[in-house]
Amino acid sequence: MVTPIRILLVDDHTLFRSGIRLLLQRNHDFEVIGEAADGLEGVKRAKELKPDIVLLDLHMPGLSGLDALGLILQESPACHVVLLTVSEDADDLALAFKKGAAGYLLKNIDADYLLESLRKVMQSDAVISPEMTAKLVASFRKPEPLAASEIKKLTPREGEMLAQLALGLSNKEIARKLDVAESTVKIHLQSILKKLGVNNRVQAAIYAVEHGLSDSKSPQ
Amino acid sequence: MVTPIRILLVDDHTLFRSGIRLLLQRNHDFEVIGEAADGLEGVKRAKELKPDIVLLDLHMPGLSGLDALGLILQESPACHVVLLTVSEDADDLALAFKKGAAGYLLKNIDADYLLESLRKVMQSDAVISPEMTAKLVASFRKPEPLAASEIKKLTPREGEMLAQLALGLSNKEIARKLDVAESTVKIHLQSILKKLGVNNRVQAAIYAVEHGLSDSKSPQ
DNA sequence: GGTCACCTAGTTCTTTCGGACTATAGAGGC
DNA sequence: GCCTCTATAGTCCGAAAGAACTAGGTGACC
Repeated sequence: MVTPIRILLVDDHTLFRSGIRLLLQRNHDFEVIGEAADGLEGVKRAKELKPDIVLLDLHMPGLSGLDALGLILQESPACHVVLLTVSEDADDLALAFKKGAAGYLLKNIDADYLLESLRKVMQSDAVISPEMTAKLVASFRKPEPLAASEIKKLTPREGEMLAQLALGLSNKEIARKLDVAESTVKIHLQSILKKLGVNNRVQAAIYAVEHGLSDSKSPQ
Repeated sequence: MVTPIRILLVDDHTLFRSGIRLLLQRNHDFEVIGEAADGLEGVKRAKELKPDIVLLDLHMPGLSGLDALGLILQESPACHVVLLTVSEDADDLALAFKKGAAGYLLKNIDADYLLESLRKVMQSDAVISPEMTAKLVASFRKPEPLAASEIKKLTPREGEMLAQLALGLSNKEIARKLDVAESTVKIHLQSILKKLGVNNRVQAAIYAVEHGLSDSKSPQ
């Protein structure tokens, strides 16, 4: 018999933990080696037990799942932490992965999917609930449409000016680079500030960077 | 019988197109209504045929898949475009979704997975090959380490100042907000400029935004 | 032919930045 | 005790930014 995958359950709902435990125990390649009812206890037990996978709820009393996630990985970097939650919030998902989660599963998945996902996680694959994939993708799309719909109000010349500004150039430098008078640059920039609804060049530059106008990064 | 899902195949490999066509035709809820051997032809045919789904290769002679993707969606926004490619490049994937792709599948998926994915796409779900999910997740993780290692050179107070600057506040506003004299703000900012190796506040603000110091977005 | 949007350029004025100084005070290391 | 680092605050000055004007030269559209 192969070594079973050792799992720690962290969830404040006792009944839910029991269900998952039964579900996992039915398959002999999984072994639930411990449970915890809140984040703090989860961190402690993870440190003691060194499980292969921690199944972690997001919303718990006391230490939240996201905070626990960070602490667990700090203590045991080799551990795979999979969020198992009802939260369909894309921000939760993004934060979870930023903090190093190995997976983000919704509690409405079916049993087979859970088992399959846990096996994948052990192969260092990342797993995401299908429903969440769409949200994740949406977070990719967000930046663009805004950029397209908002920045397009700018005239071509204003766009060039803003791009230079977003490189951190002064008015004089922009003027030299685009071969116009400094006063011309100032006129364009004033128009840009007005159109973007910002108060100063710093905010305009931030706007440009956040909306993907920074030619500096993407070489093409 | 239900209306079949109408599909356009765009791929420069004739044999591959034939195989996919056979595969899809075996199921009567799919109908391949056209084929194209390069991006430009794909755009043209998509415009004529108005398919439900365009299965699009990434690497093609002439107009690339990514370019074709943009043009197709420009003409027919209702169309679902699914990339079907060998490219495991995370940048390709990110770009594809930025440009509005509905899915990104690798050519090594099995037939059932393809069929299932196409059905999902028609329900406006996004689909991603399991292998690519890990890469996608990795792109989430990247930003952090840089921020931690580089910005930590700043003292805590300098960090606060920079955060305010990255909101686009003037020295006077920062002074009011942090309850210090404007001259104090200027001293800190000078130190920040020196440490970050930048010439002015605009560049410092851009640096902060690009390295994830913008408290503006994450409310918590 | 007139209107409009855009790009250009100038002047004038006030405010803000940015740099160079000086200086005090507390924390922590040696 | 002495030194360094950090945070605080002040003055002074020149450069840069930004706001408010006027105004000429395009090209597109009707």
